[in-house]
Amino acid sequence: MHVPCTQNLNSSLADESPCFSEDIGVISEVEGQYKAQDVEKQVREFWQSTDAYNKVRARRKGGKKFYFVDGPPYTTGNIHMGTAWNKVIKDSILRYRSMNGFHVKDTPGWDMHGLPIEVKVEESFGFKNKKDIEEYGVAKFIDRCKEFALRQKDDMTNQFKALGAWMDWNDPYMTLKNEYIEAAWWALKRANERGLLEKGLRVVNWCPRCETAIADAEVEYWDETDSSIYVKFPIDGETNTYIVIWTTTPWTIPANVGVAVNPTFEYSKIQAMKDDGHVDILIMASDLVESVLREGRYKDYEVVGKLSAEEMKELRYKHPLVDLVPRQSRIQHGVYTADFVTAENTGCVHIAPGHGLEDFELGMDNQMDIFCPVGENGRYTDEAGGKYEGKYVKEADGEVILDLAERGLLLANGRITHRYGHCWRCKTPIIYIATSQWFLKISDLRQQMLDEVAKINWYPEWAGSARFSDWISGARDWCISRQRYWGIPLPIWTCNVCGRKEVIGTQAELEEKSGVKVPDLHRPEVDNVLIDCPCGGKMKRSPDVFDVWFDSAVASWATLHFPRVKDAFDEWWPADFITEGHDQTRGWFYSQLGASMVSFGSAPYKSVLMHGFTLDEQGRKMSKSVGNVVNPGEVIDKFGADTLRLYVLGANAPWEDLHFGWEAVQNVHRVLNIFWNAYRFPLPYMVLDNFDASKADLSKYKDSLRSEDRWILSRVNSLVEEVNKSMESYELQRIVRAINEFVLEDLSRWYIQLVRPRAWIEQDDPDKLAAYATIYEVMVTLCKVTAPFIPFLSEMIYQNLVRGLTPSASESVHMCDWPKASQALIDKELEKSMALVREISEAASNARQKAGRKLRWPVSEIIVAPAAGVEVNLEGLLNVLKRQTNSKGITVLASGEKPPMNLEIIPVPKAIGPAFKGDAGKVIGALKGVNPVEAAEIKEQLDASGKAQAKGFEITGYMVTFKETPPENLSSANFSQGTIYINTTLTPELEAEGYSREVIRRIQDMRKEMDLNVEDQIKVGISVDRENVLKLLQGLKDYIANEVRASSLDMGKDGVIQGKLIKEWTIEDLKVKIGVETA
RNA sequence: GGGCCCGUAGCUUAGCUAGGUUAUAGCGCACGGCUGAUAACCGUGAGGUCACGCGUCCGAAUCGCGUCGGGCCCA
Repeated sequence: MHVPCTQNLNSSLADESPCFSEDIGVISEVEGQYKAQDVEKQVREFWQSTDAYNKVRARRKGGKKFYFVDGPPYTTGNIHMGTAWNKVIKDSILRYRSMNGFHVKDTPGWDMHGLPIEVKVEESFGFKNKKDIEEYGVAKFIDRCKEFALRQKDDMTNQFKALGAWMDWNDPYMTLKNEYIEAAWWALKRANERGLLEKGLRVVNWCPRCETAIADAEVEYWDETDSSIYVKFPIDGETNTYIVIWTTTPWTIPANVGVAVNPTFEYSKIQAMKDDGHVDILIMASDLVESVLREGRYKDYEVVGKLSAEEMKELRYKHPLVDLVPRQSRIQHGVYTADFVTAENTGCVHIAPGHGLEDFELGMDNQMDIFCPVGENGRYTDEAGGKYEGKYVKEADGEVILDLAERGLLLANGRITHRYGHCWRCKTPIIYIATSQWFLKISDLRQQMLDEVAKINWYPEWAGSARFSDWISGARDWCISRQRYWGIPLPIWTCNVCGRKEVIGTQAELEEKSGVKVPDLHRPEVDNVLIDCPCGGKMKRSPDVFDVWFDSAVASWATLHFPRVKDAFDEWWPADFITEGHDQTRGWFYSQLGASMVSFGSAPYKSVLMHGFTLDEQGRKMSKSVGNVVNPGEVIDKFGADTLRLYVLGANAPWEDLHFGWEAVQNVHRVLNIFWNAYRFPLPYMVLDNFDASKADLSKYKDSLRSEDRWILSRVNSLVEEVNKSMESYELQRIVRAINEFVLEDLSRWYIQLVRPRAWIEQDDPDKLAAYATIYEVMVTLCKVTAPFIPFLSEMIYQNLVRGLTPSASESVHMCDWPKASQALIDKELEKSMALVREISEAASNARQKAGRKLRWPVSEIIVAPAAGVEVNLEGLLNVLKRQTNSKGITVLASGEKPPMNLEIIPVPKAIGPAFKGDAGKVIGALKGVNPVEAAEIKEQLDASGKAQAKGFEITGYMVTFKETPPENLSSANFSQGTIYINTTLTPELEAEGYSREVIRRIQDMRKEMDLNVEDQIKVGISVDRENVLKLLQGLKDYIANEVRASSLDMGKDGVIQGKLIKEWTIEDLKVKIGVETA
């Protein structure tokens, strides 16, 4: 006798190996409920002690290659529900591929450079700006960043492992490694060779605190209240005449060099008067005159002229602060046309090419002065003039406004709330400034990228064809330089004498060209490496680091250690599959494509599954401030990793957003509990019967299989097919639902209910053995099918059922080959018929409920009446139907046929009234009193002659209609193909069986209460207070004794009941006293 | 303001690509059943303007247009 597994576990936690590896040759009984914590702990220890992961991967070496590239999570220290979902999807797909024979590349990745970590480290030291870092020492600062990143990586690794994600955690790719840095360097070298690397003045998003350019993707928008001012620019050569502009950034006025107007608008010159008689001549878009004057509190106005956009271009104006900003006196200020000007505010747009994207482009096109009197720290430089120099621009707004007002050039001054960009890390409002940066000329590659995108398989299809293609169509040049410390240094060396530029591709190349060893490619060491220029000068590294998005962009070859290693690249690249959230459309999907296009001219991945976001139950973002954040760890603690996995995989289609709800998680846990119960149900019987490998061979029982056995075998093979099919399109939710449905409906609610009595057969009956072999086969297939999705529970079951019986079998379920759907075992007709049986059975329950007849009480007959035109084929399943409905017989009628019905006459007053006049009331009353037999006779007469005698009245067919109602002993219910009727007539035999089953149930209950083993014999005494029932029961005494394993059974009326446990029961209104004791 | 996706019962959700009887299921709720898987399980019932409006069509949850709300991305 084997010790139940869970008990063994509890008593031997200190044991080195889990209990299931010790039981060899036979399976173990399993007790208790599904305890995910125990199962998962045990399986983890098993995987650990057997080195299961490495064995699984080793087993597939030489198989067809499946190159997966992990989108590296940023090392924040904590995974969240979204990253958990992401890794669960990846793990499930990799496990599935592996079981299907693929040699999978499963290197996980970590994104470890960049501003987020720099900012965290700065915060820990209380640093305010770059000067603090320089004073602390760049080398030390970099060390802190590195330590920080590595620590966070370790924390997160453990969290991912807790999910059961099998990836190569011992050898992940890390963006901070030299060989990784080389992958980025090499890409830039390629870009340079292909003429796609360029340095130039550009307006960029700038964080004045971090003192660096930041990517569009790194700008966070939220509402801010700012100044909203209307400014009058004095027109040259005219007195008291102004062009009116509007802006929300007064601090950019000192850098103004022009005004833009829309080429299609009409502009007006108006004479505007104030209350105090003050008069101005103003120029603005004709459509906006009224609103601008309202802003400026003018009382009245008069149009004195109209100007086309072309005429506007003739105008020259004086800079409003020309006396404060010296350079402005040397700039010629004109008007330009631009399509981006909208009919809002004044229709004239202030242009500062040093402070705006569109301004810059317009400025470049029109040879304007790209004037940017603002430094990297967000403060005015000396170019802004003595009054402004050194002032922080966002704080200078007020001063600029005052200066404008003093000069009488401020038309209106208000406040506005609008969306404004902020640095994603430090939340400082960003500014736009023109700086010199390095760019990849991605915009040149747009069409090539679109062509590549079309070749990729996208799941769902629209992720590529619509979303990603749209994004690519607007692709702009990629600013890859950042003025920071913790990142991949730009490998660009330039000669300060001749200006020669060299881009270095590898560490070896750098060491060779510089003649020095460079053990770590990070700053600041690499900053000091000089290269001799052919001109005799020294080449020095450009001090910037890469945009951190470039790090992960090279992952597809960095994972393979390219360019350091070439073979792996040739063997694996490009990736077969990647999957990330839909925010990565503009992120990693894009950055990888861009980097790959400049490096190789083709896409780095062949298929992409775009998944959704995890939101809260109401569909809101999970955020700390709302307090609706749920961590994956919490879910694992409460319900286990398998539950979390199955939940996130099954909740919805991968590409839709997941609305996290605890109740739904609980529900998934319930499904797993039922799975567990289904798994453990046969174990005690199998153990009792010494079920071993010789008995597990299904082929031995071919002739003993019942139709329900063939059915469940068909179903489980159909399940394999369904899973395969859904996997092809990554419809993971369909897989989970198919599995759930199979476990719940087919296995637990149906097959196990059917098979149960066979498990109670005492001898080695082929009927029982066939059931064992069937359920064994089903469970073994099932645990393989579920292995990719719920790896722990599947392993647990596999270890007991398969390894328990056959120690030579694969050591882990994850080493097994994916089950092949056996066409020989699939019988769709049988599945259809069984579905019908289940429907009929449910309808029978319904009919029973209507009739108030409990399932314990047998019924004599069930009549199945298929609707007209419907064929019902229950061949071979009548016994199943009989058993499940507890009926003695099944009658299947021909299509359209019904059981004999009672006829009821329904008088038609409209026809009877005119015919019988005053007697009509009597006739109607009489017709209503007709009994079913008479009604049938009347109908016969009417059918024959159109007339009939009814209760002494002669009626015609128009005067009555007939309604068929089932006789009282038939209770009916509908199913999809027709109607069923149960015959509720009780006979003494049926009653006897009903009562005996009531008694049996209560004795079983008492056995349970006494905590008896299944095989224990008992002695029973029964006293019944009604003579007729006693007689009925006595007739079935042997049956009862057998069912409850009673070696002796005494029955009587008012007998004295003895036993260890005595209970009084009430069955309907019958009093029964039962005593039980062990024999 | 633009692009893409989503909106079906109190909650979560199937169906929508290829329009066709009475729109799916689970949770919760109410009632009932079962009891050798049992602190489990099963059945029945109530519960729906398929977000809203317009259109195409014999017929629309499904196709088209518009509006509203949510998500992601962009401006």
